[in-house]
Amino acid sequence: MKLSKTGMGTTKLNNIDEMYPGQSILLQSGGLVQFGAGIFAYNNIPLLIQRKINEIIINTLNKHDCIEVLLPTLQPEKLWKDSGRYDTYVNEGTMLTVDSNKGSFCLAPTAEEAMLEFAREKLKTYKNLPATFYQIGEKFRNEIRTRGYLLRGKCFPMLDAYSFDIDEEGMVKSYQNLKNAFLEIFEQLGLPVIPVAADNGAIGGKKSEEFMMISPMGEDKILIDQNTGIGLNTEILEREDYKTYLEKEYGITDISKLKEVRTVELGHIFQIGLKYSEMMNGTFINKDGKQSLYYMGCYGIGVSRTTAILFEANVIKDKNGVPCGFALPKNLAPYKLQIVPKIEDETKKELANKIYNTLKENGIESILDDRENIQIGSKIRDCKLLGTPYLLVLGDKVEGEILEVEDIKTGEKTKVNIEGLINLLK
RNA sequence: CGAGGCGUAGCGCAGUUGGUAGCGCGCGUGGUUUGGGACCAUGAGGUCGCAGGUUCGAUCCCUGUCGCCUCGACCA
Repeated sequence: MKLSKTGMGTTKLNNIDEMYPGQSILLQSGGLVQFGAGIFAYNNIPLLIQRKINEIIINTLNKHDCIEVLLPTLQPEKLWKDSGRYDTYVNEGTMLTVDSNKGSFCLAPTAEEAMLEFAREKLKTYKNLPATFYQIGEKFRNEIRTRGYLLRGKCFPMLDAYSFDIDEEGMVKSYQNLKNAFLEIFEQLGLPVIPVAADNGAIGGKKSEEFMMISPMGEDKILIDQNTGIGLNTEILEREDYKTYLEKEYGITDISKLKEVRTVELGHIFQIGLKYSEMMNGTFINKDGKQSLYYMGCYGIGVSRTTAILFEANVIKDKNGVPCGFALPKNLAPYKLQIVPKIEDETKKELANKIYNTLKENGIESILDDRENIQIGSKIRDCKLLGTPYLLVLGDKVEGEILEVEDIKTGEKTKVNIEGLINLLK
């Protein structure tokens, strides 16, 4: 990417939001553009990071034998009336509806109904089960109150997966499979999450767990056993049977020993059981040739929220401890390197182009800072706004083709030739 | 919806005890600079969120309204 064409850069940061510094920087530097409360546009770099997250989710779920599909976001209202959730979601104002002279529709806030409708046509016998379908798609929720920029928006991409099994035992197995997949996904993203006991809320079902990352930006509080790592969302204490439930499912007997911490919920998984199958007559033919109801599980990851947290988690600070940009992890950064040549020096400019092209030929995307009339110091600073993990300055100090690459996160500098650079960035 | 706060140039902010506006950054042009946000000169850019009211006159005072942010109920 050639920087002069993006309109990004040369931003002096001021008054950074202390609570969400990363997203505040993205807004000031043009990475995000706000259109309204909880409604945002993505510029190139956040978009590509989000796409990378999608890629990791897809690869991991595929590895765990899940099948990717895509359901419509615009759904006939009948679907929601049949399941009985129309009133709940519309009355509390969460679900947006579209009325036209050709019928009434819902903008899907989640897709249990649609997925059951979809699966019913495909999973007709026990021979098709167990099966897990998933999609990554835009969801719409007219949140009563949005919060933390991308952390709680009105429209956002979400991964939602749904498992179908012949019995409860199978459902628990599928649930465990997805739980493992989720843990692998967050591990690849470098985001430490803890699965904790949670309330099922409007989704329903008997058991659920949330994937929580400890962070002051979060809106949830969990209680966690620091020795075992087992925890629970404090909202579960509102359940009447919480004592027996926690003891039976998690072996937690004394909550007074647990430590309370604030967390962000990045994912949530549910054992739903028969709820939607019963309401919508979701059945398959069992071994005995009889109609039998699916046991369902459902599983979600907030993709935009994860994107936001990924930026927040990789914020870097200047000498004075003030947030000044990002150093994105090498395996996730869409652009690995920013090349800053001394633009008046034809030799350096040529060298920069050569490196840029060579990297491209090797499948490594970088940012070539080809902007004219901007001081080299400014460009070096801009690198941090763009989040590239490495910086290469081609100025007077460079002799021949011995390059000095800087690791933005550590500040460490390494001398390499072009071959070495390719190996470093790969 | 309950409680608080804020809407003034692309971004971040001043300001006018009522006489229609400034600063920093960014942007254009000319020049001097050039390895961790240089400087000089010059220019473009605002019906001060919107609508009423008070007034000779409102960006400022009053009323209403819309938008945005934070805390609560809801959730990935």
